[in-house]
Amino acid sequence: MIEPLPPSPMSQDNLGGRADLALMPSGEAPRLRADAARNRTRLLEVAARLAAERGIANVTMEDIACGAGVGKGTVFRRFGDRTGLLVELLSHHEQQFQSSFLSGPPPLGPGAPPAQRLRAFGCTVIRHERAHRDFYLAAHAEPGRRRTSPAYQFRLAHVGMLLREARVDGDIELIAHALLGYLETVLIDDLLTHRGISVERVEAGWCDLVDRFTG
Amino acid sequence: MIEPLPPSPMSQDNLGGRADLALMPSGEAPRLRADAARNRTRLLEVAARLAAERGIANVTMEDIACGAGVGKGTVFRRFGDRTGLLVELLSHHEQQFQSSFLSGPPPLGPGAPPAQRLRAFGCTVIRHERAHRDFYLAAHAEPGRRRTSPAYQFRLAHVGMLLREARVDGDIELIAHALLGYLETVLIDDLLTHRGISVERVEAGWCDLVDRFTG
DNA sequence: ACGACAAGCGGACCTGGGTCCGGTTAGATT
DNA sequence: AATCTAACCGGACCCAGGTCCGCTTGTCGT
Repeated sequence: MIEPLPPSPMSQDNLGGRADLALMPSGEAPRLRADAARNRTRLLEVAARLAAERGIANVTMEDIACGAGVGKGTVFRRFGDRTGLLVELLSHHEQQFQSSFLSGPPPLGPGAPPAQRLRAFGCTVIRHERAHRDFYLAAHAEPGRRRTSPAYQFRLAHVGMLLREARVDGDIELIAHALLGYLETVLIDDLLTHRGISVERVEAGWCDLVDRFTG
Repeated sequence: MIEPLPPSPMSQDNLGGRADLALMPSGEAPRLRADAARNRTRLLEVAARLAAERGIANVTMEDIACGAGVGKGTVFRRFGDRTGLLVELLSHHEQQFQSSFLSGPPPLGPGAPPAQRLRAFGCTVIRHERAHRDFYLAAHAEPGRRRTSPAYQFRLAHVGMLLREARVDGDIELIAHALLGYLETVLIDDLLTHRGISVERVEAGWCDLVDRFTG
């Protein structure tokens, strides 16, 4: 009923680098035509600008299209759907974040003992998603797709690796899912925003959770 | 920007009993006018019937309205929005499930040691949501509302209680959230449906998780 | 019975995401 | 430079969820 859609391109972001989340998805980057690439960039720029000035929730796809001086069809062809656009908007932050725990300084990056890296990972996610709250919330409006996104796969693999390094026994894959469940954007937002739980407490909760496995 | 909406009624279901999920929400049941109650019942019946014959995903609000011989406005006045209707459709199953761990036989109900009840709780949720997959998935299309629903509050309180009974130390509230994170409908569905993990394995994962806290 | 009024009703209408397809164009090939 | 074609473009169009408001009707007090 829902066709796969021609693989969404996601190449070269407005900073010149690759925008896809690397590694995990068997990297496809089918090179856009010059005009298409130009439009893609403008669309992302316009989207970012409008989001900044009135909040992403108050920006329609048509706003973006017409702000970039293109038709609506163009937007959807490029990004597939709203979620796709949001994901690409996030990809810059995502990449930055990813590299910080892949190759950044300890305790987040390599060098520290795995249990400690795991703790740092969670705390960073919590703060990171907090900092870009509306974007993450908007991008996760569609719950089903969340876990198939490269970003999630990536986190899953990373946590799995750290668990293995920490010699945790049990079903690593499921444990990784369980841990990531605690870091779910909407859950954290709920705890922080609606239940009035402090960031410190949420972070402590994460560390406790990690310790139950690595301890 | 979003008004609270006049409190959605949810009273008397088609089996004659109260349909709201009791206890948790400071019980409001503003008694419907006779015609309104009749329409409410018919709407739920029609919705259930259509859902059964073509899958809830292929039933529009208008289908339901016109199948029940009322206007669209009536449907939205009664249930607030699509999610609201879905929730009420689920409420019957939910209630049944709730009473099974509130007052049913052990190990799910009272009588068994808390750790064991907790294990049984998770396994039951997993199977229960599996059995009503499309409904639960449809009802959770809006991720933000999930955790404010009476059903979630209820599970949260129940798990919290069992954790306390089991003398688990730490931040009980957060631990309860973490545990429920593992039982999240969409996560479980993803594991089962897309990642090809067996129900047994998912259940074992739950038991392991519980043991990390109660063990 | 009857009158008043809150509650309910319906369906036209609005909005915004997503699709379609005839016309256009980048850019590779010769 | 001429040509060919796959990719691209635009914006009219469709669909479904959600809102609005003037009209109707159940209910309750007298």
